[in-house]
Amino acid sequence: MALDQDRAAGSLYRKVAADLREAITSGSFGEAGRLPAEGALAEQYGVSRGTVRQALALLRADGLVTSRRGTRRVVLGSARVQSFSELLSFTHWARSMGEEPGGRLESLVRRPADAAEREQLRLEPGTEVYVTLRLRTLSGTPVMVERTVYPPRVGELVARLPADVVSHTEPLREHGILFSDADHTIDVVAANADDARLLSCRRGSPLLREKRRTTDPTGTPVEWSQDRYLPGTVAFSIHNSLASSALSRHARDED
Amino acid sequence: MALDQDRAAGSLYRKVAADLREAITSGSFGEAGRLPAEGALAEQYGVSRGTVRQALALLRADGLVTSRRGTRRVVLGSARVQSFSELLSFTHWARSMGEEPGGRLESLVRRPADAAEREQLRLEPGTEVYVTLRLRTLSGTPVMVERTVYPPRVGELVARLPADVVSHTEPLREHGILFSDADHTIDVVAANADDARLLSCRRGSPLLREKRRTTDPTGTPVEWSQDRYLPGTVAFSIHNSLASSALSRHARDED
DNA sequence: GAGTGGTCTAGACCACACG
DNA sequence: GTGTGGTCTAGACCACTCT
Repeated sequence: MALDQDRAAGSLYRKVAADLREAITSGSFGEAGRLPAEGALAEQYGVSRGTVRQALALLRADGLVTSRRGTRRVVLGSARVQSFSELLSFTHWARSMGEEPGGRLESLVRRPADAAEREQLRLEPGTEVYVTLRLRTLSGTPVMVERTVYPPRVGELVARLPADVVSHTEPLREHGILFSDADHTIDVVAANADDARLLSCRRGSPLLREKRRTTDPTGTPVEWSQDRYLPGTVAFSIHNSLASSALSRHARDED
Repeated sequence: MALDQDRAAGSLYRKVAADLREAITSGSFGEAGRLPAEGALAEQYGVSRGTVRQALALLRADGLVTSRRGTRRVVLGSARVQSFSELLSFTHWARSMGEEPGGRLESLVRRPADAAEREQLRLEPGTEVYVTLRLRTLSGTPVMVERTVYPPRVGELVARLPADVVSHTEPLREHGILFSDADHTIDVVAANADDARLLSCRRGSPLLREKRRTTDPTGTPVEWSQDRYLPGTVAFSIHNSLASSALSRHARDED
């Protein structure tokens, strides 16, 4: 939960943000009410105005409050933003919903990266990658097929994991592989033979696809994944604003 | 384009951000190179370190650079982030791709809002809404069906527009309706009879759906829209990171 | 005109990465 | 140890909203 994340961190502005987030979510300022002025909050928390502004910037980015010159901030709604790790880890996500995550490794191969993979993972020609195909289940029901391509450094670790291990991000973290940034692309794709077999759907039937490239804190790509969900099982939500927009709509890429 | 947006704004940090964005995109720091230190940039631009940090925060949110304590920022890639208005206006978006946007108003009705609409648009029971159904085309080819629900204040303006007007956001802006924040939800849905007829696809065939609720700078909802795209015509991209994540994945809502 | 958030400055100290 | 970004402070002025 985003609140815990804030509290866990040591910085003052995160604590202020966590507190305000809780106050907003619990309705302390009303449905579409106004927040106290920055100065008032600064005094209340015993911090400088700059620190309050840092806290408020977090809430702004989450879509919890508006902000414009001349008037107090207005409550937009109760945010339902997930932590970054919930977003990257199927296991973590499933558990946060109270579902039991499951999975099965269908295949793991090691082979030279093709052109697209080299570009995504920024690899030299001839570099070998590890490619996994996994079926993901929620409480026993198949919901998603995941194809992930790992660069050698990460793939070697993944290859050593037991085939029945549920979470992959957790063991990777323990081995020093950190996730920091991700680019996601969402579209619709037709099920191929493997998808159809694993998800028990017809070949050619539509799946919601999420392509994701994740990098570590140094900017080095650590995985490139294609997740294909059965329709009706999942949706993606994004908040954006004039002030900050990390979302874009574009003509669909090939592949 | 994001760069123009930055330059147009008067603030110093936006100008710095625009300049850095251009430098990064043109490869001045290399493919995965390092940026100068904040202090060096501050001196170079003749501004304080705080201002440089505001500029860099913009690039960070766009996924252009990493940032972590202890090391210089690293170039992640060339951003392809759209301006907020490109994201909300089909017309603006189409033109930015060099395509000719078209559209046809299929129907416009005025009726009492149902429960879901009242909640989305935060309306009192019994309030009337304006509901439009539009077919959207790119260079003559149908790509999307758009169902939009407007609250009275906005709907009255929309109802007065000529049926053949291409852009709706532009005339609305001229009448003082401003867009500031939006929540998007993306999933897959089966085409109903209207969708099938307008998009020339089979009933039940899959469409990429974007549900969107937009609010003005005061936090008042101004539209609630459901856009349904033919598969293969469009994709959505999002960047996020440990530092800021406005994206979430969740079990699909009903409806 | 009073109050508010947006921008900018100058300086301080700290936590962390890296050689 | 040195350099870097992260956090925090105190103060200033401006642009804007609202009454």
